[in-house]
Amino acid sequence: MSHFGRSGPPDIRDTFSLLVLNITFRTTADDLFPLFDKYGKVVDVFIPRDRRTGESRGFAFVRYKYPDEAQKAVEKLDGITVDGREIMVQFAKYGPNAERISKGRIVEFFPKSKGRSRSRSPRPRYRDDYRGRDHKRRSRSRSRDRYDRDRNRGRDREHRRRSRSRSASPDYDRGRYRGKLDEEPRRSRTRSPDGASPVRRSLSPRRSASPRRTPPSRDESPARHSPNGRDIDKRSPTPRSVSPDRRRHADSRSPSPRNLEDD
DNA sequence: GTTGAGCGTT
Repeated sequence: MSHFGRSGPPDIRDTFSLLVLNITFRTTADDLFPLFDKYGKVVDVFIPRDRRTGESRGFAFVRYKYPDEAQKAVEKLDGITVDGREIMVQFAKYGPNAERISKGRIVEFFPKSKGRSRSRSPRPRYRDDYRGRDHKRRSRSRSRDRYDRDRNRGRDREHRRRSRSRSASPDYDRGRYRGKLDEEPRRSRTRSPDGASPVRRSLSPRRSASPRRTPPSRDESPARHSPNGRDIDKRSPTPRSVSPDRRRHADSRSPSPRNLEDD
């Protein structure tokens, strides 16, 4: 395991958690430990893994004993390249149970009573505002998608992917699904969006339908033209030898240069 | 053999 022979999370009361992001999926806790241990006393290194595949999720948690050391590690290790990937080191924002964390330290108001003070706050897990601004909408991480989906499936199978969180659900995610669903039934009503009359290819018997009737010279594709000409020969098994049956297929799609010659 | 802007385990 990621732990040092211990099971379960060690005492995190006096530890400062760092979140290490963008690590490779092959990086293990053993790889990170020496790196971080150089800058301070590392209490634990944990890399969340997928329950099903056991693969790393791409980030790790490093717990330091002292905040100053953790801070130093953040400054020193943040941005370095590990295993060919630039990692990001920052203080953890949430605790193992979604506790609020400040500067890597769990700062939660523990009521006098020992009740379930852990009850997570109703506040959504929105990222910080600054992140939303700079957040580039690249491609969402597939790993997270997989994880999320499977998670939902395992827990609320009947619910499907209806509404995971009414307020925390991203707009684009929901919008996409809705848009698709809405479009589907609508299209099924009419066969084609243009109208009840689907456009027919044979409707335009005129060849002039093609706006560009001047095809490039047959000697086109100079780049492809090999000085030897053997390469082309190999690639093209003489289009003329194609059976007429095939020709018809091609004809319907695009006029063959031969057609023009025929003209 | 695979991915990537993401917050955690007995």
